[in-house]
Amino acid sequence: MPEPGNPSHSRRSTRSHQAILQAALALCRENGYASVTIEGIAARAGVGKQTIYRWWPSKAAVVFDAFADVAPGFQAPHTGDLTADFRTFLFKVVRFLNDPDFGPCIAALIGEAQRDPDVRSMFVERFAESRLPRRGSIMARLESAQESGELPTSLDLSVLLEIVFGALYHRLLLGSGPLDKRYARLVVDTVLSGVGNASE
Amino acid sequence: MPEPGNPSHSRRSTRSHQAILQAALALCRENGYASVTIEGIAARAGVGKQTIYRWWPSKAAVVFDAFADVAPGFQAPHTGDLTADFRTFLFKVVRFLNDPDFGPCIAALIGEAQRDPDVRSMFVERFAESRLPRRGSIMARLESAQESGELPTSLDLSVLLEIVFGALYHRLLLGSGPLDKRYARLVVDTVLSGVGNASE
Amino acid sequence: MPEPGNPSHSRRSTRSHQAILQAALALCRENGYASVTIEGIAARAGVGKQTIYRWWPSKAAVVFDAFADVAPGFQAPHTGDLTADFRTFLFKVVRFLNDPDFGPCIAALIGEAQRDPDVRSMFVERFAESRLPRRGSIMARLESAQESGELPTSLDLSVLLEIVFGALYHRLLLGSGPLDKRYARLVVDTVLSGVGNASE
Amino acid sequence: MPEPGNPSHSRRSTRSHQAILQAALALCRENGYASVTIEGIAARAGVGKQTIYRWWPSKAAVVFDAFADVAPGFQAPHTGDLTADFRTFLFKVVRFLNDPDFGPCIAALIGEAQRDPDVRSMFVERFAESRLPRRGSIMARLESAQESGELPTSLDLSVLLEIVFGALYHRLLLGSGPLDKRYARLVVDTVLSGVGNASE
DNA sequence: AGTTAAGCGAGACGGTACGTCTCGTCTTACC
DNA sequence: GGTAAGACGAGACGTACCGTCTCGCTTAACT
Repeated sequence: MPEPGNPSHSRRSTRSHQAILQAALALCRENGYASVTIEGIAARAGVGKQTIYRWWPSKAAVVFDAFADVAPGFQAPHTGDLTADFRTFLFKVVRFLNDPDFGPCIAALIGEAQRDPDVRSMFVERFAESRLPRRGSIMARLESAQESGELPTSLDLSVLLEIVFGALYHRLLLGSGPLDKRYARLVVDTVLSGVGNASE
Repeated sequence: MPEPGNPSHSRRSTRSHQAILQAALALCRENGYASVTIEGIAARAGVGKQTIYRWWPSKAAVVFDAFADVAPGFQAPHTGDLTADFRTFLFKVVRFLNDPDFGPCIAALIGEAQRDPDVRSMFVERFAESRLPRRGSIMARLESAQESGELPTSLDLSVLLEIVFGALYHRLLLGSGPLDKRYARLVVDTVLSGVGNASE
Repeated sequence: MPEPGNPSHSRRSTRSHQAILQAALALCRENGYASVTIEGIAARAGVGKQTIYRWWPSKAAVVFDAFADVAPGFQAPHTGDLTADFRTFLFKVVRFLNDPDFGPCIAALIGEAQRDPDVRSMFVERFAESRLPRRGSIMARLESAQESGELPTSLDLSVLLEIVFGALYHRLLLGSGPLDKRYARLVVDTVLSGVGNASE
Repeated sequence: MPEPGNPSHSRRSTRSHQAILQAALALCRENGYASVTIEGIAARAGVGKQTIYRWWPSKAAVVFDAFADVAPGFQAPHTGDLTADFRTFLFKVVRFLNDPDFGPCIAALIGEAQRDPDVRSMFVERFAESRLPRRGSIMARLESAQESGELPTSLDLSVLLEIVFGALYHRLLLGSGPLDKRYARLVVDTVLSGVGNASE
């Protein structure tokens, strides 16, 4: 959407663009995503509604952009101990998801993705993709593990991440239990070592 | 909410009650949860809006009730082979989540749960709880596995199910890949045996 | 529109109805018809917009109703002197059209009638019709004049009134000169006696 | 507004000027004045909106200019019979007002004049003034009638024309009856000879 | 069997936000 | 420097639903 350098967007007002993203983010944090409205964003940003509709297809797209601007990526360490490195990475993710500025917003966007297919693909393509910087660092660590023989080369690493993040999202979305370090450790250990003992 | 036998509800009209649930279900399946409205349900059911508001706190509660009426539970087999039994169970779940009459509706309810805390707790308590019939059968199979030594007794089975269902929900909610038997098998195998080989 | 006794309107809220008409009238007088908006009326009346759209087809219809509620009718005297009686009647009309609470509003409604055919027919049927009370009194006087021989029975009295009121409207709408007693007298005299002298 | 020869306008693009007037006229005739917009004119004329705003104060001014360019004036004959000459003149006016290319447009401009005082004065000064060419010919005929004694010299001819045109406008604006030759004849005869017979 | 109070259908009500439209101004790039 | 193009702030439009409320009507339970 906002593609810097794209000449077809050269007339776009930077001031309005930034004001809209900041307003969206602020409103989302203050009262929760559900209470964010296009009218509210426009009013807060001192901008006409049309200016928002001109550049974004939906409320979710605005919030997502605002959010993508500020959401950090995480570095996965490489100490040589895959399990430890994975745990360290997941602790960061869990801390992020527990941050009241981010967790509820992510949950809400996944919720919105159920109403609007565009949001769904936006979320996957720009946030949850293993190729993207966000998951890129842990992916690199896992690929390195495949090279070093810590993980089988036949393994689909994307699936591995889906299982791990799916477990975190289960608690984020449903509140079925605390989303803490202990849980993160359990998830990593389960995925890497398995829970069965008979068949090993 | 609708508690048969509760004398305070004795005057409740069965006809309206049923008509509302059926209308809600039908509308949800025809145009998707997002386009369901209380007004629409009332019109379709030939019922006053107040009658809905009298007995349900929200749109989601109506749809959830309608949905709970018809959603099947699944039996987990007990052949002695835990991995095989778990796979069999998960195949059924995957088939259910792929059913256009159920999958999108569940996804939408999880989405709605992000807007309405009541829906979130309703979903957990009446659908995703491991004590409930829905997950009860696989829980029983897992407990039996603990008794037989196939699984360590220290294991928190609820967490195990959260990881497994979280993996399925990741694809259900985000469409990050096909929600098929192959994926289900990968999830079961990963959770039971783990993917690491160096540290074992 | 508001037809007292009509059972199909029995649910209509009298309070809202009155509040809307009063708000419309007040706004029209304060800032002129052009600046009246449905939103403004709704806000001023403490009423939902839908309540206005439910009962009136357009802004003009609301203002017209509000206006019709308060616009007075005029009695034409019957002294036996037709010219004098006609003049007296027209003096009242001129005073009415000069009233800042009425004249500009009538002019605006005639203006609106050029944009909306419904307003045009509403204006004619409910305001300018010779059968209506508003023009009824002078019509009765003219008919009496026909019976007494003061006016030829072949005369189309409606046309007569169109000429007279057309002359007044010319000044009301275009401001082509003062809309005063002197002008009213000239109009009456011209219509009754004519301006030519050669052919008489 | 567009004053040829005015040096301050020397940079004005003739091509744009003409295109704007033609576009305004065409749009007005195609869909009616109410649906004409500055944006529409600009798009149709292949012109920037600013170019219109630079040279005209309002939509009405553009349309009026476009309209004044093409509206014909009428010659009043001079046969010696005032009544006949007046009738002939008015027949032409009535035919003009019934022309779908002109009548509705004039009605709309009078309507617009009720919203915008500038339009009102523009209409009077450039269209309905008795000194202007438009009414000049009949004025000359009436003045000649005063000289020949057909009309009293004390008569205010402007008022006479206001009565006559007011009668026509009454039907044009309100549709209170057919705007035809019969009506025109009645108006002329009434104004010249009067309708009363007793008091004469 | 008649009374009475609830649940019921219907839908008007005060609101909020929607997404669209048009306004008149402002900005940019071209010629 | 005037122009075509069109983004911008503003704000009304008419619609859709919300959740509340008041109507009479129906109906079951309790005199």
